[in-house]
Amino acid sequence: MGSNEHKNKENKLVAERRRKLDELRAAGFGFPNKYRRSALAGQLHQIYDAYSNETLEEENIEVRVGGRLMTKRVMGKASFATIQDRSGQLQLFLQRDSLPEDAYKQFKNWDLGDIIWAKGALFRTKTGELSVRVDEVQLLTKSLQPLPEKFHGLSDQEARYRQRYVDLIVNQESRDVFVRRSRVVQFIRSYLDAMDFLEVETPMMQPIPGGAVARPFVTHHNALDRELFLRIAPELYLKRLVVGGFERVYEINRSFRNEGLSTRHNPEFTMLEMYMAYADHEVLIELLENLLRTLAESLFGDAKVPYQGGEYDFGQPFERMTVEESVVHFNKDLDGAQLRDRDYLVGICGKLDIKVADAAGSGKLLIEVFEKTVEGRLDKPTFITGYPAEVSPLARRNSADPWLTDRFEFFVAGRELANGFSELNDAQDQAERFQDQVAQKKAGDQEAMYYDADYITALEFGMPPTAGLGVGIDRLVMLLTDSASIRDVLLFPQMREQ
RNA sequence: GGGGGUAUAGCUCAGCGGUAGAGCACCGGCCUUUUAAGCCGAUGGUCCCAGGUUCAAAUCCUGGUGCCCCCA
Repeated sequence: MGSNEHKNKENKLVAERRRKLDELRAAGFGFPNKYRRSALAGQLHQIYDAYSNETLEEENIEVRVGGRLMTKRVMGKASFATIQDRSGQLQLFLQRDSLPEDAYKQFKNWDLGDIIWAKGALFRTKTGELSVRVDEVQLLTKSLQPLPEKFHGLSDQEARYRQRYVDLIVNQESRDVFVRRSRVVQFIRSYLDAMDFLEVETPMMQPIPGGAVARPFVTHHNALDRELFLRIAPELYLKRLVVGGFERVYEINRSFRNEGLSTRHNPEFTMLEMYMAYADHEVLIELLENLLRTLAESLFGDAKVPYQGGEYDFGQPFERMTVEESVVHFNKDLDGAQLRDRDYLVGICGKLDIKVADAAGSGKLLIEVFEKTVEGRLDKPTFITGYPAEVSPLARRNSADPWLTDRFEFFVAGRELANGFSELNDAQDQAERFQDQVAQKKAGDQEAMYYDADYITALEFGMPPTAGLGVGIDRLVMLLTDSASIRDVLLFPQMREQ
């Protein structure tokens, strides 16, 4: 924060802690790093919470623990303190007469937030709490900044995002979210690894941004003296790898889109993208449904996901509808037979207050109507299929109905979580679709795709029939952690300059 | 982009025209099984920023900024 200097100058709490550190230094304190731990708080509770005090006293279990000093209750010549390590919290009991000369006096001078180390035997207090009867104690790191209040923690949203380290220190719920996020990603990795998928990393800095319809961030490489784009998707590189013979690949990593900030959008976000040769979109629909079901089971047991007051049952077979079916379903007055008629759709868009671009064909308009009237109402886990080719420039056309592609999206709680399709592996068709996109771009659509000649060359070498799937990991984690905002599942969400 | 909410001590918040408050934290004192420990005492503020109204503005008005929520 730019105001740190100003604040520190005025903040007597920080000044007081600096004064204490100066005194410690003068007495030889040097941020010692030789103290080791023999146990973690959580482990000790797990093992010894079942032990009676008598058993604990008999066995005389000596532990060395370390962590951040979170509470301190000084009662004259004896004190209780709580330390927090990565696994949880543990109470320490310190008595003046059981500690080396002056150690107790020093302890009384330490502050909440200091990192300390202690050694002693486990016992249980009168009220039954597992504790360490400390016989040796050491300050490891002096904390200069005061922690938020112990009872309410840090509840100011802005501070929680801007100073996530403080949020993580004091808010268990926040730690839980990010632990769960890690578990979700771990689950997905092991699921795909077990199916012989290969995890790969492809360029984030791309000469031609592709694989999605979005505005990219632009940067400049000095030595090459050329413009580069932060990727909006890894798609085209992953499919190059399928051409290369890696028949099952996936990547879980960041993409970047130059869009606004909202509770559902962060400029950098994490996607899973996977490609599976000798498969089609139906295979991936099945794979995704099973993946999400087993993931939900692993987290909730019964696969019922609680979210924002509702409950989403991932145990039941997911709903399925085509785009056209869903538009009619949620707009009973519309004529399903005319949903590919541009003039008809222009009329509908007028009523719905949707702007119609000159270059937009019926497929584009149909999707606009879908997004406006259907998406938000797809509450239960639902696959939507039958997306128009016009809005799916990388997807394979449906053999029986070439106006459509073999594409699906997955929705739950009114939000799109995943997008997949049978990949277009006809190099000539792909070249034409790129040309259409370039025409759209020229017509003013800044989000339209570029022509990627090398990708076409790759396809010309021949890509096996392949299906691909992208899953928004942040949104998935939002759902699985009951988080209302994407910022709650990003450790360091993008914020405006203060 | 539009609308609503919010911004006061390090933290959590009250105050809503008339001398800036509480709890926690911090500082001093007491206290050898506490756990939001307790008791006594003290310190701590650019009331987000800039204008305006008024004898008087944290409070009312206008504009701006950050954050939160809703809508496009």
